Amino acid sequence: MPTTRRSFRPGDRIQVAHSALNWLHIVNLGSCKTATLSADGNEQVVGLHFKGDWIGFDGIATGFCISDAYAMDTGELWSLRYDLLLEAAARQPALMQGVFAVMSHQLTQDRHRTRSRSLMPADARVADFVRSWADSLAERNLRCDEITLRMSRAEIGSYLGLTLETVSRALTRLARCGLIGLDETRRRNITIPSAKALVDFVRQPGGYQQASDTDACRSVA
Amino acid sequence: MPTTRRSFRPGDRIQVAHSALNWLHIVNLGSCKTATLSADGNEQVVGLHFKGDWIGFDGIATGFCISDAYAMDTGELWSLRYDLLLEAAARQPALMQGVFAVMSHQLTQDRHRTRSRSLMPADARVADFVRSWADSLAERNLRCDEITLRMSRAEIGSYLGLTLETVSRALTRLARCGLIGLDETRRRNITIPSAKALVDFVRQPGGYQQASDTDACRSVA
DNA sequence: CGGCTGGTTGAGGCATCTCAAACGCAGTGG
DNA sequence: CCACTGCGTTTGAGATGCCTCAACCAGCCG
Repeated sequence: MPTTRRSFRPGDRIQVAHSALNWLHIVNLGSCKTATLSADGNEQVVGLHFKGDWIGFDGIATGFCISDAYAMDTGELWSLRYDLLLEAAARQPALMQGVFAVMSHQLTQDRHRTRSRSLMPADARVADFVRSWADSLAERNLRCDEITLRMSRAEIGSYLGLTLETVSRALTRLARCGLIGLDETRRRNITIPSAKALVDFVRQPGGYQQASDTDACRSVA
Repeated sequence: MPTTRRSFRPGDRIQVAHSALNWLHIVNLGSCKTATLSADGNEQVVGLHFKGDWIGFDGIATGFCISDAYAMDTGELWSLRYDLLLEAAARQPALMQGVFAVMSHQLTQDRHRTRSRSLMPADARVADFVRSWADSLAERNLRCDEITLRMSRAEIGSYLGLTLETVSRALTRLARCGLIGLDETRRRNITIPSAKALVDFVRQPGGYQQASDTDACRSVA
């Protein structure tokens, strides 16, 4: 498969919404986000993409890209022409199956995220977000006890369906409980003392009933 | 493509979660839901499927079905063996592209639903749900000004990320405004006097700020 | 220095959740 | 025929978690 490789830097636009879908992209290093603009001009983050993730599937149905994609990080991108991918997949069943599998994986991931949103309170959602970010790195054999979120609080909020203030408060609460460490000055740098503790916190007894602001620590102590 | 056709009745289980993915299904008549069981035993509705929709994509990645699928209605199902579909798709590029397109469509649909959830208040979410149900029928050239939801309030709530009480209240409010008609006794039968009015209500100025309980009518009057 | 962006924190309001009660309808068994 | 039960729905009252609005702080850059 002929693929063009290029490196990208934070803020680079990988894909432009409403343009014709000619390319699919695979993140080979770094991280990207996909976002759409709502009617009132606000951007909503709809997906995060790490090494191995594909970008562009959402445009296949209509032939036009649905979302904008931006680099959040320096990294490298592999791009394939969609028409050539179709040809190649027709010749190589294994490739075709692979694409099916990747699309299916995205579908289930999205769905899982949706589900957590409905039934987890804000703190747990944010905790789960941090956990999933770390997991994404761990799956790819990268360091995951010290991560730096490459998104603003507002972007995280948009991704999780929360306001930026709520995200900020949730992070400080988690930090107060020792579930995460927050760098004093570089507030996007997060340390994770115990991944297990985070997981336990996310699926805390009762699902929806959540420890209150002050109680949040008790469940860990 | 060899397909087996069978008819189903309300409550029939089409697909069993955690079983191996051998079949993909296409709804040819009627409607189905897919649902997962959360840790505490509650079921969450993750998808609705009408004529032409596929069921089973979420299991491709792992080889195991993620969700249970149930018939909500009497109808007809076409089922394909996944391995045979792969073979056929390898021979017929058009089929392969078709499957890509359908999966992509599901992905964008799911995403759109997720987005509405984050930024629409409960009433608008329910209104949009009714609208989308009617649209699903209209797209398929079925009667859509009189629909009967084949779900309980609890199921709708689970699908929309709301409690059943909130769904109930939202429906009565919409009915009070004349945006929908609610049958006196068969409470799942809904009439839609004006589809346009519903759409207008859904994307009401301001996005998140929503007319209050009593004001909800004013925006229509 | 002064604006600007991103983050934190506080106070208050409100939409939604929680808990609870009551109703209609359908099915069942006496 | 009539309790009686169970389920789905409606409605109310109260609690609360998140949003809104606003102020303030820390870096960063011209």
